[in-house]
Formats: sequence, structure tokens, C-alpha cells
Amino acid sequence: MCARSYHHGNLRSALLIRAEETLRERGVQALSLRELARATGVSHGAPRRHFGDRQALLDALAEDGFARLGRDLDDAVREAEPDSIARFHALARAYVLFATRHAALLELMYAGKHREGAEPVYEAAERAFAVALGVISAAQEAGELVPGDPESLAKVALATLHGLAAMANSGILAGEELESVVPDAVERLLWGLRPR
Amino acid sequence: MCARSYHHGNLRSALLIRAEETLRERGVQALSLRELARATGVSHGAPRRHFGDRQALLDALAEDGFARLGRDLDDAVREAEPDSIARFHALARAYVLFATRHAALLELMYAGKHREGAEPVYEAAERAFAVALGVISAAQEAGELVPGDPESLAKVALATLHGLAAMANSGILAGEELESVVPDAVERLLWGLRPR
DNA sequence: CGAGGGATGTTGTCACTGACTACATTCGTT
DNA sequence: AACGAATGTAGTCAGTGACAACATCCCTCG
Repeated sequence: MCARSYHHGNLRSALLIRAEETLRERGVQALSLRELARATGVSHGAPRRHFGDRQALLDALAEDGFARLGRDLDDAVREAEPDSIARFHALARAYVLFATRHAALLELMYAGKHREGAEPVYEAAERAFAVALGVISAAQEAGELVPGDPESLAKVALATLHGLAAMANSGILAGEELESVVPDAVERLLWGLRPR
Repeated sequence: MCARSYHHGNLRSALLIRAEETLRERGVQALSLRELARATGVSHGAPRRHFGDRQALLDALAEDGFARLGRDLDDAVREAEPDSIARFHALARAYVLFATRHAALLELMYAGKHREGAEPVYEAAERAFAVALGVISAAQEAGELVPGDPESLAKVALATLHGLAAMANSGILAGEELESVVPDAVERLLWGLRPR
């Protein structure tokens, strides 16, 4: 931060910030611990103190990503009109916005977690999705949604959004298509979940 | 294949087969051109004749993956009862089966294609999805589905399936959940798309 | 205080990798 | 049979991740 003594102060977050930048600009495969160290003005061995290996760095990025996604979703719901439909649309918009703005990060976030040491990432994901869960539960209590396990309803809804975002990121779905397709998908989901 | 002369005969496909194996067993990051060459009993420079760089190998794997996915989807539809609902369910089952059986490959297939030289992959994807398109068009003609651009309907449907599979692969959705959630999602999709 | 122990950063090293080059062998065509 | 294109080999280079030994700093406890 300042005149740079032997110790950096908060290398860990500095590395994470820098890493997310390269991730966004040049993709995962361009993320190298050594270059990251270089860019942060620190020796090539320093990152190891904070991230045991490359995968640990990726996991930390993913965890952080879920935390930010959770905040985004939360903000969106908070700022939306207080009725279920508006909230769902806001949630969807926020998710897809995050997903397309941080495509490489999202890929990382969803990279297989059947791996030792991935528990924190997994838990971060659960926390992020808790927002959606809350919206669904509230809608159910208000009688605006069919009853049923909110967790599984939330997962289906998020899966749809995630699938759309993933297809857009991969180029299979054009970016402009998203803007019409997402609200459409939300409507259809809601229609299928409305009590009758 | 046999006494091994100077030329291999069909190194390219041998490499692809071997690569897919390691991909399945140890993930993308474990795929190395040199080890691949070693495992195929060929010099470390040989793969370069067939895949200009590592990414070209990954692209070829993805392309091949889409071809096989297309075949799987096609077979599923062909073997299903000739009514739309059964076909949709068969399609969904086949997609999710492929997606979970070849998780790492699927990740590769959907890795960002906004990249030079990714056109073949993109086109392979289109061909694979043509099956779903056909099923939807047929259902529309039979009056069992709302009219509308079949391409965009297909994309939403596939996105939902893909999202569910992706969440399962990442561990966010338990594998057993899929079996109940997928048919459920199909029903809901169909319900929202049925003419009324 | 001030010593010492833990946390953090540095330097050096190793095996491995992808990319590239020059060269060898084989195949297909004429 | 000859020759050019396709395919495989051998050698090399810079970059990388992992690791170990060492340096520096911070903080606590006597």
C-alpha cells in the first residue's frame, strides 16, 4: 500500500483482486501464480503462504464470487417492488447480469466441487442461494406459489437461469437473446408454479 | 496399430480417444500434450501435427463431444414412443445422462467459444441441438405446443436441462435429486408451453 | 523492555509443460 | 522411380507449480 516494507500488509486480498482482474480479462488458463506474484510486486513464492496451490487460489476466487453473487441477489430483491413477481424478475435479472459480466468467474464457481477442500466453496454457494430460497418461501406463505420444498423449487429456478447464462456465455445463445428470453423463462416458470 | 512403423496410421483419433479417457478420469487440468503423447507411445512433438496447440485439442474434444451428444439425443428420440411428451422426456433423460456421465467433457463443450477457431465447435453444437429443434417443430405442427420460434423454445428447454446438469455436476444439486427434478422440470416446461 | 516464536516474504531449485525448430521417414502422385 | 506433402522425431527454450531453506518482521510473554 505505502512504502512497502518486507511484509505486504494484506497480500491475500491484493492477490485475489489482481487474480479476478486477469480472470476477467484473459480467462482461467491465463491465471498463473508466478505472474500474479509479479503483477503484485512480490516474489514468486509469496502467494504460496496464502494459497497452498493453484487450485486453492481458484477455490478462493470461487468462494468470493459466490459471496458477491449473494450480495447482488440480495440487493436486487431488496430494491425490487415488494411483490413476488417483481422480486423473481429482479432476482433473475441480477443473476444473469452477474453471470454474463463475470463469465470466467462463474465457470470457476460451478467447476466440479467433488474434491477435497471444496467445502467452503460449496457452503458459500448455499449462502448465496439462500436469498432465492427466502423469496420463494415468502411467496409460498403469501399463497402466490404452489407449496412444496422451497429448496428444490429454488434449485430448478436457478438451474434455468444458470443454464441460460451458461449458454449465452458459451456463445450458443446470443447476448441480445438473453434480454427477451430470461423474462420469458421467468414468466413460464412462475406460470407453472402458480397455484390453481 | 500393430508392429508400429514410423507412421502411426491414425494418431489423431488415437490421441482423441486417449485424451477423452484422461479427461473423464482426471479432469481437464490433468490433460497434457506430452503425457498424452507418452501414453500413446509417440514422441512429444507428434501431437502438434494434429493439434496446433493444447486449445486445439480441447476444441476437438468438444466438437467430438457434441457429435456424440447429438447421436445420443437422436437415438433417444428415435427409441421413444412417437408422442411429443414421451419424446421430450426421452430427450431430457438422454441429455442429463450424457451430461452427468461426461461432466468434464461437458464443461469443455460449454467453455467460452468467443474465441478464434472455435467455429467448428459452435457448429457441432448447432447440429447436436437440431434434434431438439426437430422434436419441437413436430410437436408444434401436431398442435401440441404453442406456436413460436422453435429455435428459441428449444434453447430455453435445453438451458433448463443444462442448468440442472451443471448444478448436479458441480455438487450443488445431489445426483439423486436429478432423477425426480428433471422429469418434474420437463412437465412444468411442457405445461407452460401447451396451447390453451 | 527484549527475547523468541510464529507469520510472512525471498531465493533457489526441480521436474514438467507447451511451443517452436530442424531433421527423418513415409506416403501418394505423377 | 522421383519428388513433394504429410507425418513423426529430437532438441531446445522460456514459463510454471511445487517445494525447501533462509530472511525479515510482528507480537506476545517473561
